[in-house]
Amino acid sequence: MEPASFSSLLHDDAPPPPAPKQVRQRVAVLLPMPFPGPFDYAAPADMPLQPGDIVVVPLGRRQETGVVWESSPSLPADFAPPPQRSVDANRLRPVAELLDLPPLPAELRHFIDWVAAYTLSPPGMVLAMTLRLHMRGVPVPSMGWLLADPLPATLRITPARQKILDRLKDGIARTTTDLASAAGVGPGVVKGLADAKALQSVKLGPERIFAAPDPHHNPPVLEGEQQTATAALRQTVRDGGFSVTLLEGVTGSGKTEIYLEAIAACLEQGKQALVLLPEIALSAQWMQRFVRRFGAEPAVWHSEIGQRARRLTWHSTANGSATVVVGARSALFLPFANLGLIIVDEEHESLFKQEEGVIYNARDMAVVRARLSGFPMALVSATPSLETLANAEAGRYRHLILPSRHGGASLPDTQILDMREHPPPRGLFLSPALTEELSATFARQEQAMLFLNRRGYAPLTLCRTCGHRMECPHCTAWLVEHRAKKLLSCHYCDHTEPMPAACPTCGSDDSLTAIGPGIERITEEARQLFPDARILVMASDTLGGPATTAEAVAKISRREVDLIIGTQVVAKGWHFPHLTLVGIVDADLGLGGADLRAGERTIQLLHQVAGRAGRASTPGRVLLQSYTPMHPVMQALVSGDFDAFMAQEAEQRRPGFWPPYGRLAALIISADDAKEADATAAALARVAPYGEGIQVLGPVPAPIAVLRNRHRRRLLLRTVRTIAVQPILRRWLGMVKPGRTVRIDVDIDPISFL
DNA sequence: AGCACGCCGACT
DNA sequence: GTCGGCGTGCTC
Repeated sequence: MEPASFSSLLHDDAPPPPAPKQVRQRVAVLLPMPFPGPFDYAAPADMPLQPGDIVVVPLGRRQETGVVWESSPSLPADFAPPPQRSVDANRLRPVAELLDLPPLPAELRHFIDWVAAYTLSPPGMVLAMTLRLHMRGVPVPSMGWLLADPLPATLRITPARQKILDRLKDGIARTTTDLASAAGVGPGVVKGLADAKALQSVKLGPERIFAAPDPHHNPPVLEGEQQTATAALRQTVRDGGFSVTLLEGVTGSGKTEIYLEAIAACLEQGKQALVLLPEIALSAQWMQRFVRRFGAEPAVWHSEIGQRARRLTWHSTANGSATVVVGARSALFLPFANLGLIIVDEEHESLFKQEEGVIYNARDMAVVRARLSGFPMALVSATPSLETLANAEAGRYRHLILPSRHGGASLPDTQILDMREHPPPRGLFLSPALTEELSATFARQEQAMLFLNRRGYAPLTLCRTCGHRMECPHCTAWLVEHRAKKLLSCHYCDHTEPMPAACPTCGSDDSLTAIGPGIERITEEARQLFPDARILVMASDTLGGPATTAEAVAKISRREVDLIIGTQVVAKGWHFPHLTLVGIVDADLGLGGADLRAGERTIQLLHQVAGRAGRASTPGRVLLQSYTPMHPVMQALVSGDFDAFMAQEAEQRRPGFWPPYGRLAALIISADDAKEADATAAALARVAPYGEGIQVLGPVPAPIAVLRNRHRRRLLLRTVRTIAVQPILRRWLGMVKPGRTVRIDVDIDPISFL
């Protein structure tokens, strides 16, 4: 959770390791593969190799790209993976090639080792997150064209050729395709000019692709608290050195403007800045703000960018020409040449947690990266996580608070609709009290939003005759009806099946009944109530890509929509100036499970959704439909006293040493066969660690006991803050050999308990 | 992670 | 009699 408190593990001033006996020219090469550590190779005499160099090496009968690694990681012995015995010198194969790429900086290599040790992952798998070149063998820079100097004396000039030549007069090299499309001619014209020796080919560096964001382009006019916070943050960036600042402020308080100034300060220092956002694909509005401030777009990194853009950003990050990168969590592993600032926006978001492969929290690892490299970073949120608040309170993070919305907009007025007093009509889900407010809002020509964090039509389909529930054949989960597609689908795996006409168990016709609402069902209800309202549905499965999302948002801004019905995606920092009413269809959803963070997560989500209302001059209103109106989460949303709620939440966690007052690690044991999973779980339990401040809970079946046909059991290790879980886990896992089909996943600082 | 080698079913 | 299924095992 708070890796910054691991100062004792960082070994800033570790003594140099004893020099190993020199055996020929041995170099360690870390490969992006799940080996326990680097492999040793022989360095050819004519190939000077330094740690960080990106090389091609033979592995078995293929060639792989890897990185020359230090043989001695500067981590404490019990935190680092156990050393491997080195292979005989006569088995060493020579490094095949040294690639013409910037070497990975020592800070990044150290970071990779640190993350591997912290998450108990093979270091190669962490390296893979940096080295994801997605290309066979050598990354070839693309070729571009410049005007030949001198131009051939006898060159036939045609109109098409002239256009090309005009384009190249600025002396900037371009690719064939770029050149042809810019000039509006076919690529053959470029080819013809090249054949006529009128063009010279050059290696096209990516540095020409990214226009540099200009810190002086359009500085904002800031006042009051905004200005104070900006000045403080700018000064922190100028001072340099490691620090964490928590920038807390409600929606509309100007957090983004302020951290853009921190980025400006970073650019003024000639350093690169990284902004981590939970889901970059949905942030067209964020991009507009950035361009308004800096006059150019940042480089973008997320899972859905194309191969070309990915490669370009990677190389531009490595050579320093991309000065600002905005990205999802994996951007943290880009090979920045000169990183000087990280901003983690919406730091409380669970999307920063990667749940597969290397299981890590990008927010926490961002703190580690800043610490290892010695530069400042900022965590930004309207509803900071308890971990972050605890760090701020303990003085480890500086806390900047922006108490008000700027531009005169007031916070929305939040009220609970007690569903026991105002029940919806039978079989429906919107209380009359809410629908009246919706009517009134439409009558005033204002926009409204209904929020329900549940995709599809209904979460459960059951047979009225025999009680059969439609369940996923591969998971312990109900199938969700998607009526528009006439499908039942599992939201935990990719299973879908057509909606059956009759009950598969008893064969009764027309007895399958939808139980509970999903967003489609709310849409149906709203259409019946407000046939004239223009409704827009926003859900991750209906929005498609970033382009359609941007268009949907634009339609809302142009007032072409009266009612937005959405899931979680509507919570993301959108600015909807005409939205004045937000109805939370099921405020209690999410409080059900026995999840450690259920309350915290619910209040963060609902607060964020509520923040969509009333951002311009019109005050907003939020109505929470709840069957538990006295729940502390509901009360806190009404009072707006987020601090008091978090303080209370903290007090509940303190006595049992739950995070942030203790450390957690989950072991997830999964197997094709339930007995195998049980056997390994039991074997682990038999040799569970014990001692003062150490506790093991479980094993228990995971809440989703079967996922993708894998039977899952969980164990939870909990320690007090002063005891690191990694050495304990290493010893523990070393004592048990899982069955051949059994896998044990380690989740340090778990967020999801499914 | 790949990519081999290695032993048991349906085809030219 | 072969082609090929993917189960274990190795790669410096």
